[in-house]
Amino acid sequence: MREIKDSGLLHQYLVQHDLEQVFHEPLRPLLNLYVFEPGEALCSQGASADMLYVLVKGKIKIYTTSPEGKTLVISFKNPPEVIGDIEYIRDLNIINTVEAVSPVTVIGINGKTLKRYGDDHAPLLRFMLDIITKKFYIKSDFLSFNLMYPVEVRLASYLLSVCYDESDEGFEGRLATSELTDTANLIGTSYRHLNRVIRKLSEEGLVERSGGYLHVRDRALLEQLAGRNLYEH
Amino acid sequence: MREIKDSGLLHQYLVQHDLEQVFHEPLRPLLNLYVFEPGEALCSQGASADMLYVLVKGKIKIYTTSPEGKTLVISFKNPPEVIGDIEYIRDLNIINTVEAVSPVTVIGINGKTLKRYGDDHAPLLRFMLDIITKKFYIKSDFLSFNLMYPVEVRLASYLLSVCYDESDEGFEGRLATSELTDTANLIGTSYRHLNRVIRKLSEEGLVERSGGYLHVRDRALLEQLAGRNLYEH
DNA sequence: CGAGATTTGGGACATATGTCCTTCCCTGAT
DNA sequence: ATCAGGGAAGGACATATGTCCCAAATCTCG
Repeated sequence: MREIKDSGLLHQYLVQHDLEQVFHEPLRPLLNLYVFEPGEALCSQGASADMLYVLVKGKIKIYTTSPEGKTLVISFKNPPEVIGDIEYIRDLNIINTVEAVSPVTVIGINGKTLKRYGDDHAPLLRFMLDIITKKFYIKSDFLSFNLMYPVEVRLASYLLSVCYDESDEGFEGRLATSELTDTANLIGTSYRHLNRVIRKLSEEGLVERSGGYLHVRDRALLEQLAGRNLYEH
Repeated sequence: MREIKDSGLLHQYLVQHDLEQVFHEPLRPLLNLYVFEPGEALCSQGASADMLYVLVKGKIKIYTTSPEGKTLVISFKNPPEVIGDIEYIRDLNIINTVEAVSPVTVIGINGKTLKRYGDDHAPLLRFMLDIITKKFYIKSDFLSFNLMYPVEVRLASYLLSVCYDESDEGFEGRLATSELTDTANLIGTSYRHLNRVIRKLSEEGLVERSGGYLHVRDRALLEQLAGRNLYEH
């Protein structure tokens, strides 16, 4: 982690994500800007939580590790997102480990400080409510989906989410095979089983494995298999 | 559903659950008190959400139904709880069906009205944040737990939650077998499989099936099996 | 009390998923 | 080019879970 002392840049991010009302004038001096390298942890499960972060640039991975050492990837997130909100409000130790996937920039503010100066600031509270309810909704969906459908369906859904970006026509739909372990942990299965399912979809012509990537071959069939689309954050 | 026009009783509930600051004077005339019979639905998945309810008495069951007709019980809740908060904030149709288990009393307020008069009221916003983050945390735990542990462990955990009430010494630890279908749906498995697991635990002497109830025989072993306790709301 | 209805439990089989370990394939160092 | 090492894929087997259906138990009402 490195701090960037550049209040101009910080303000630019506030504007970009429409956060000027949320962090109003009295709060501004309390904000800091930090960058994290890919692979670096923003916070670690179990540690005490003293900072609240707002992700303004880059992509993060959120995961949890069970006492037995199993990893479960909760999600990947893009800006704007808040990290540490639950812990901030409920006064808990950090629930999930958060790791930078790409180079990441966050706005950070000390939790105690924020409580002192922002607890009555309605725009901030509304912003947090907005973010948290969105998270909740996604998680709720994710839970039902994982519990109710087999891996095949979850994989189809995940592939569609990862390989297509409606806002970006030319986006190439593929998944690096090196990411398969993460993928397995995300959809809640083992690497082995994921491979088994990929092979099956591959034999049915829905996907193709080549050159270190998994490519979508038949998007329409995949969509039919997925039913509804999950994992869209 | 029946409306109770008794502002004294309503105020008593506000006091009981420490909600006087949350619903301050200007909001009071907008609140109504409703009662629901056991089995009656407070709201139904997919319907439009115009009311926000605060559960002040009784027990509710929250569940969702998949397009294929499968039921997944999300949770059982006791007061104080908020119903429709996510929908209220995100302007969504109702996500889960909520049903009264015992006779239920709720305070209801129209969503649009609340937005108009309460959107800047920090205590209300903080109250919602408190409730929602708690929900989120529970759901997060629930998700990991369901994804990472087999039915046997989930059942052990559930039994411990249902059969013991630390605040009530004399509470009898048992589960009516007629509730087994709900139990199965709650822990995300089939009725059949639940029976299989019960039989196994029964053969091992952890539980006993008799007289239409499932009794805990060996709490210590169950706790060891459960590892950590989930389902504690 | 007894026949049919309803609830509850379980058998048989199929499928989904996990674990362990081996094999294959690539890459970099020598 | 050869070999060691590590990541990636897959075989073999065990376990977990789902589905279908029937049997046993219980209840209901005449």
